[in-house]
Amino acid sequence: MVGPRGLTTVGPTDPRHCPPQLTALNIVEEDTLSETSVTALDSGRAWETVLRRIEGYLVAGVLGPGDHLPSERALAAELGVGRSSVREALRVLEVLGLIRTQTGSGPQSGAIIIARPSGGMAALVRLQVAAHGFAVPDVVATRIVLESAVMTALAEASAAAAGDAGDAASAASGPDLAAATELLDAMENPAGGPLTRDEFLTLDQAFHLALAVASGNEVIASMMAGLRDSIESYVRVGASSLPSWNDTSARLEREHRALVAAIEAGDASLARDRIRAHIETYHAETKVSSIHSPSH
Amino acid sequence: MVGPRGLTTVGPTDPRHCPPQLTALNIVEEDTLSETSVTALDSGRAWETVLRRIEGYLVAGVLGPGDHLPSERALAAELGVGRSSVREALRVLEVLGLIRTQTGSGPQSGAIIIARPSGGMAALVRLQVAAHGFAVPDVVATRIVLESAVMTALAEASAAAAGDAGDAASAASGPDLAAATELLDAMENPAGGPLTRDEFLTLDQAFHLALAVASGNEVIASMMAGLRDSIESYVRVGASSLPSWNDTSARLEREHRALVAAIEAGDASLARDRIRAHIETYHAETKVSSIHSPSH
DNA sequence: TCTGCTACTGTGGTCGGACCACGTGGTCTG
DNA sequence: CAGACCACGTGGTCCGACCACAGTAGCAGA
Repeated sequence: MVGPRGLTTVGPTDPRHCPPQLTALNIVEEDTLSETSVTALDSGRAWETVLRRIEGYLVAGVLGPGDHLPSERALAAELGVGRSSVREALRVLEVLGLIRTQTGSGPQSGAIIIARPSGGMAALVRLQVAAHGFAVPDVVATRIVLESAVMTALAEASAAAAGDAGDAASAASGPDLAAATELLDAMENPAGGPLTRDEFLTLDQAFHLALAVASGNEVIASMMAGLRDSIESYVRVGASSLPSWNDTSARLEREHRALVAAIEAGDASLARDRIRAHIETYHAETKVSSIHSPSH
Repeated sequence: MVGPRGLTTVGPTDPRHCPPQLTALNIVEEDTLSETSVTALDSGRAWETVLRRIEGYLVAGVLGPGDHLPSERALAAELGVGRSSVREALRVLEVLGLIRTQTGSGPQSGAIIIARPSGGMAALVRLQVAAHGFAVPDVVATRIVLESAVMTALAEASAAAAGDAGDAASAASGPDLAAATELLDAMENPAGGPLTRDEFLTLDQAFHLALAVASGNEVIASMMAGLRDSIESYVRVGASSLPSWNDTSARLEREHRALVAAIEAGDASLARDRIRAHIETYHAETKVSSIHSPSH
């Protein structure tokens, strides 16, 4: 019932055992592994060992965003596993959006830790949709739930700021919607002529993401982005489906302005209704649900 | 950026090179698959090619839950890449919860597609938390958002069913809370003596998951489970922190019953308030936020 | 004939080596 | 001193080999 077999069942094992340093750990592998308090947990596959070790480094604070991971060869030697196993673990971390790899030498080369959740989230949701693990309507519904929460948070923050108007003029200006409104301006008055459909969708995505970021919850923001991207990747292949893209984009712009207005007015309920209608009509138009129609 | 391997022919993506093995899978042609992905078809990395191919199979319906993937060696030969690259792609799919691998031979061996999102979600969130990409309070807040949505859906469904009482007695019984209540019974009257802390937490997790599943949204359910598991894995290592686990578990049981009562009463607002309090107090007690205190 | 054991086959898991393309940085040459 | 140059280390990839495992076919014995 729980999980297949992966690292889902158990957690990060024990983070407190983490070694003091990355280097100088060239001891024999057996020693390090068997001495860790958790013995019952069969380390099983070698790549899981690598994954746990790196997670241990992260939890212990030995590694953080911006830091370089040890080289694949060094990691392999340190853990007593083959480079292939190390690479499998790094591949996972890369897809999950934790690291970025680059060839060559110098400060930008190697595997660098970059906590960037949105990419991994999008990949996860997209593949789950492809494998029929997620139904598209459920994905859309979840996106509505999350964006509604964002709207609520923003509108309430705005209302609270308006209420405290006479209090402190410093941080009482409500949520920071500057980034979002700038994107709106860019959508309405594009610098380089009329926007293509893809360009518009990119800005649209950025707008929604900006609102989520403004609400202050990174988790919701990246989940939102992941949900949207996963669907979007299927929408865009169906490309020229809409009869009149100009009309649609104009309507979307109008709805975006209305969203911001509802937020600034501090009307959480209105903002929720508008974001729900915004998302629902969009997905109704592009009717993505026809993805899995053939042969299944 | 072009050839990962200089010597071998023109490239791995040469359509002509695909040997006619994998009978059922050759239905999908090259062009059909390569166009489906979001990124450019080239993409350089061999393992991405494998990933896209498998995703193409999934989207096209050639592969579905329960099906076997081609063997690693066959996949490598089909795509003209090395087995290492295939393995990296499969590793990603495994962590993302799309496939389950097993050694040996027979119907259960090999890589089998199982769309089980919760595992991948948990791994993603957990690692992002470890890498400081996610803040624990945000994770908790997001969980509250999602579970609140579940409560709302369940309560409203229950209320609607009560309203239609005189109508059809067949499916008008509201959401199916049988699984959830059974878990509650198991928690209060454990078969094998008093529950350990881990056993209780497992049942608790299953209860919350059962509610989410009952609400009918798999996406929310797996995200919820992932968020909870990711935090839980850190909570459990801090193990014996609570002064009186008996009191806590008794309180949690009471709150669980109250949740179900609110749902069955059709009181969405009350259910939301209760789930929020339930989650907040739990996390306040276990104070997981002390994870990243040292050395950062 | 039926039963039980034993090889065989194919799977994923892992390892080590080899090579490539790429950049950096120190070194050699003009 | 300046510019070209090459060694070095990185990730990316492929290959061949071996292992453990689990079915299965086939053989040997009762």
